[in-house]
Amino acid sequence: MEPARGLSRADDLARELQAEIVTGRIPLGSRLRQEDLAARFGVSRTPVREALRQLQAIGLVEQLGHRGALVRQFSAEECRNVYLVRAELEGLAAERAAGRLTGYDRSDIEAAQALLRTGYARYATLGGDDRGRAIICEQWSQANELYHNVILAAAACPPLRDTVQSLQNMVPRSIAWRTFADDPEIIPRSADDHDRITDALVAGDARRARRLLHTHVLDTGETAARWLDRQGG
Amino acid sequence: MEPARGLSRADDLARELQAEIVTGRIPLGSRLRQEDLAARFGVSRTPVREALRQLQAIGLVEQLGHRGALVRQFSAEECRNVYLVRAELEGLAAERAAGRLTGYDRSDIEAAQALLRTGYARYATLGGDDRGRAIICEQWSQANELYHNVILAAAACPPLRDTVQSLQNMVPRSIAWRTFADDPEIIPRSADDHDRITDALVAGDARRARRLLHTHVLDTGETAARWLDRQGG
DNA sequence: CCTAGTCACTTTGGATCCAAACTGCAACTC
DNA sequence: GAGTTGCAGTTTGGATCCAAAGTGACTAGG
Repeated sequence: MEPARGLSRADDLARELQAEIVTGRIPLGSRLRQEDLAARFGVSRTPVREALRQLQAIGLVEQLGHRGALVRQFSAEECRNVYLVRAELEGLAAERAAGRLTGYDRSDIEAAQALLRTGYARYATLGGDDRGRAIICEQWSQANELYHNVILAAAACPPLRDTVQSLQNMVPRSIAWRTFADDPEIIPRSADDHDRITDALVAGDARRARRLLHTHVLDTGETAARWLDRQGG
Repeated sequence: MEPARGLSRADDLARELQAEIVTGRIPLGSRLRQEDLAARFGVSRTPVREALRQLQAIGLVEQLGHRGALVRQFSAEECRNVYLVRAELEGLAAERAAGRLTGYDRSDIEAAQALLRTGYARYATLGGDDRGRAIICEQWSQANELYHNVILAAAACPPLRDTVQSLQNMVPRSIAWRTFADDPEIIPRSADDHDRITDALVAGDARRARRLLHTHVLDTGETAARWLDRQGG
């Protein structure tokens, strides 16, 4: 564990913890004891506390006075609401991106698109191997995220990108990709969506790109929310 | 300085500092030395550090390793971008609010609206008293914020509200209300906007409410951005 | 048998201490 | 004269220490 470039230990810990929460390695609702984390990362409690403060500030953990910190839970309703906001913002991003696509952006989008397609192909040729399916789903989920982020970058509006990314971090990735694993139908549907969105983007049809990405994100959110409903009920 | 209800000193400090930055009491670009802040608030450096970490996490200050923290600067371009995102989200909020207005919400909106109107009236009867004008502007700005927040609350979507509020906090209030003081024309214009928006909301015309609030926020942002341009140039 | 009070234990919050990193200046070398 | 190296001063980062708050169990009393 090097001291990292330029940043402090607390920043590293915050990133690390955020990643572990968001990927599901640390489950929602867990208690986070400072002492344990300090021991796990081989540091004293001070940087751990500062990291927890950061996570608290972005709403990922809840600090109970003198009683430890909890990883915040995530309900189906909250999921719907988060995706509602994301849909709106990503729609805006698509609109802006369509209007200002550089050649560089275009190749980025197409590369991400290609990644999704090969992921889909690999998925389609897969049998009943659950373990392999889960891995593919996770990879596909990452490619999916990359695709969305490329569009956000092309929109050339840092606050837009940052806002969406903080919303992305509200939804544990584990939920997103478990959703895929649970309901394989959405992978081909999603692939089609992406095809159409890419078309609209490269064609420069801002209005259509916006509408398509909006409903696509909304659909994704609804699927995730239904999965959460089933889990909870 | 009591220990505050339930929360820790660090949380209090974070709120306090955020308020001072956002109201302009601590100017943008200031250096924040932990020792000074600790002395000012009568605590040790530990809670100050944790508070700074929180502000860093939400992007309000920039931590330079071993060289102190800076209150982040704010450019005209960034201002435009933030308001672009806000416009989109507040438009969505208006759309949702129009569709689900309870009687309670309605009276809230009308109360906020009344506050704005009296603020405007007081402003209109004012002479060349700069000091008084500044105070009125600040109050008017607060009423304005209240009005927007009431709509956000009526939209019944916590992530939407939280996201917009974090965007609101990106723009120092001092900029917003100095803008008003600088260009008095926008106060009556803004009052008209609010009238029309309120009309659309209580009439339940979601589409119109959305469009009106969207352009209203965009206008406000553009005015603020132009003020920043003049300051910078 | 149930309830209230107390006491030990756990865990965080705040203060203090020490080490490391960055700054600026001054002196020295080429 | 310009550039570099070293040193003192300042400020943050991390560790440790102590106090306070919350928890849970055990006991005594009704």
